[in-house]
This record gives sequence, C-alpha cells and structure tokens, in this order.
Amino acid sequence: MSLRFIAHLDMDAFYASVELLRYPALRGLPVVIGGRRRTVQDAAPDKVFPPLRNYTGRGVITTATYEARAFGVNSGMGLMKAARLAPDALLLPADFDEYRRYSRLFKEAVRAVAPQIEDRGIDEIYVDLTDLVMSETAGKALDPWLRARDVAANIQQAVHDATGLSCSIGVTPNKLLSKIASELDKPAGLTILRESDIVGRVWPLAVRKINGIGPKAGARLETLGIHTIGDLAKTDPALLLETFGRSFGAWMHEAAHGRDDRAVVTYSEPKSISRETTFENDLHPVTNRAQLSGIFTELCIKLAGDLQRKGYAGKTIGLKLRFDNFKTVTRDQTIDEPTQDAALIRRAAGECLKRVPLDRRIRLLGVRVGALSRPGERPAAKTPALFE
DNA sequence: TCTGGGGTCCTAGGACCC
DNA sequence: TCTGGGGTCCTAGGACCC
Repeated sequence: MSLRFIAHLDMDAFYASVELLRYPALRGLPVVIGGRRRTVQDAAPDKVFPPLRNYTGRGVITTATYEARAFGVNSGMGLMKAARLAPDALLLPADFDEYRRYSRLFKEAVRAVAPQIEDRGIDEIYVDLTDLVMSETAGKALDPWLRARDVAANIQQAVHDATGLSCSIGVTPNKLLSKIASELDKPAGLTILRESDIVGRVWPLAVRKINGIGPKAGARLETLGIHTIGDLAKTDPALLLETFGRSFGAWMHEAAHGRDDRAVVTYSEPKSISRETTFENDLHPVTNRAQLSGIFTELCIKLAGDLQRKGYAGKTIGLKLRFDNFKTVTRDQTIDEPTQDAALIRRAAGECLKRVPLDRRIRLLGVRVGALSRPGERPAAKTPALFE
C-alpha cells in the first residue's frame, strides 16, 4: 500500500470538559463523571454537586478531569473505589444528550477541514488526510509530513473554535500507529510518527498500548516475558501463533512492527441494537419475579423505540443475564420476520429466558436485536432456486 | 464495599444443503 | 455401512473497545 497520512483525533477528557464549559467554577478541581444520569433537578442554578466520599452504589467513572486522574482514578473504575482514592473529588451525573450535541459539533468542524472521517464513538475519530496532503505537495519540494502537521493543527483549531474544547491528534501512516500517537502527548497534543520513528517511539511502549491487546492478552504476554511492543516485535512469530492462534498471533506480530493497512471507513450500518440495565440490588428470580418482569418489559419497549426511531427491524432477539457472581449468559432466538415491535421482542426474549437455569440472584438484564434490516427491504431475501 | 451501557469481531460446533 | 468437501445459518461465549 502506498504512503498514507492517517490522523486519530481524541477529545481530551471529553465528558468532563463539556461539564466544565457549563460549570466554569469547577475548572482546576478534581471532578469525575459517572453514576446516575443527569435529571431536571441537576439543572437548578444553585445545584451543589456532592463529593465522592459519600457515594454508595454500583456506578463507575465514565470520565475524570486530569486533576482527578492525579489521584489515581480513571475511566471504568468503580465509584466506591474511586471515593477511597479521591474522597474530595466532585461527582457529576452524566448528560449524554449534551455530550452527543458536542460530539456532532466537533465532528462537523473536522469535516469542514477534512471530510474523510471514520466514527469511533462519541469522542474519537480517524481522519484520512492523504488526499488533502498530497494535492498540496504533489510535484513541489514540500515535505508532506510538514503539510500533514499543518492540516492537523488546523483541525485542532477548528474543533476549539466550534466547541471550546481541546483534542489530541496523532498523524502516522496508519490507524494503528495514529491511535497510539494521539495518546503520547495528551492533552492538546499533536504527534507525528513516521515509519522511521517506530523503533524509537513505539517499541518502548507497553504492549497494552496496542488497540486490540486487552487485559487478557496483555497478561498472557507478560507471562511470556513480553512487556513492550519492542519485545513483541522481536518475538518469534511461531511462538505467537502457537500461543494466540493463527489469526490473532499473526496480527500481533504485524501490529508490533507498526503495520496496518485497514482503510478509514466513512460509513457503516449498525449490526445490533441493545438495552441493558444493572439493578441497584441483585434481584431473585422467584422472590422478585414481578419486579424483574416489569423491568424486562420496559427494556423491550425502550429497545423497540430505539429501533423505530433509527429505522431498523431485526430478526435475532437476544437475552443477556449477569448473575450475582458476575457470570454472564446469553441466549438468542431467530424469528421468521424482522421486527421492531416491543411485544414480539418481549415474547422472543421470554422464550430465551426459559432456556436459562435461574438458580442465582441476577444483577443485570439486557435485551438485544440483531440481524438488522431496514423495514420495507427484505433482509437479502434468499429465494432458493428449486432446481439447481 | 470491586466491576455501566452500548457496541464489534472472532471462534467453534452443529444443522442442513448441494 | 462408511466415506467427502464445501457453504451458510444459528447459537453461545469471550475478548475488546469507547
């Protein structure tokens, strides 16, 4: 594949930064976002947000300001644990509508500068800058990497103008490296990595910095004595294939050498839509049957609403249960026709539930619809030819 | 005092068809 | 009775990501 210029843009402490725009007095203080969702009461002008120390419940941190992160708290951490580390940090409820609004704003601002965008969730995107960079430098004695840096700086400025928020950008020849690069100089960083920088800048990093190597694979690599990306790059590929399987092992080897030819995908259809909820207290399938049933039906109604609003129907209905020991089971069932109807979803999910042994308390219940199609279109109608 | 909610992708076995 | 080689769909679980 010929040389590309791929950017990864990551908003800095996104949810927390949006809240600081609304509550500038909190700037400079340790603040975490998490727990329950924002309610109308939270909008009161004299609203005082409580310190973490008094928190009870099952919430986790979705974002923390850099001042809060200094106490060792981070995304995904239980709020109870975070309260021990940073008792004086302020806890704000999450306001996803507002974050989505800012998400649209920053993406529009980027699109005005560079239109080839791949969505990676609410606060990050990949941007393919290749055409922009090449059209300006082709046939001229300009270093395309300097041009790429200028474009990235323009994007950061455009995002700040549109939202008042900062972001960090990495620009490299591919998505894998750009994802790593954007993290190297947060917040408000702009990091350029060329192929010749891999050994010096990427190899010293922990293997977990590779997007796709998570807690499990990271731990297994540790036991093999492989700590850094450089260690991984120098590992005999045969050992990786043996330990992690043909596909994953080969991918790891390529990733460690900074090789990745995935395209920036500017549009994709959703594969599934789901709703799930964790209860404040674990519920017993017999004793709390009525309550569970009510929550179950409500999830199906919300899910049906999501499907209708987004214009999808699906024919694989899935159920998810998490028990008090955190063990998770799923069941699914494919029905004859795609649906977006709450009652039909509820019925199919109810059938799934009958196939799960219920001998423990339940902490989470979820419903999912997959095999999506747009109603009106048949899902790739397969009319089997009779004689073939 | 553990561990949210919404997703994607991969693997693997079995059914079923040609 | 034993022996094939695909291909697709369905289901369950798990790793991983934001």
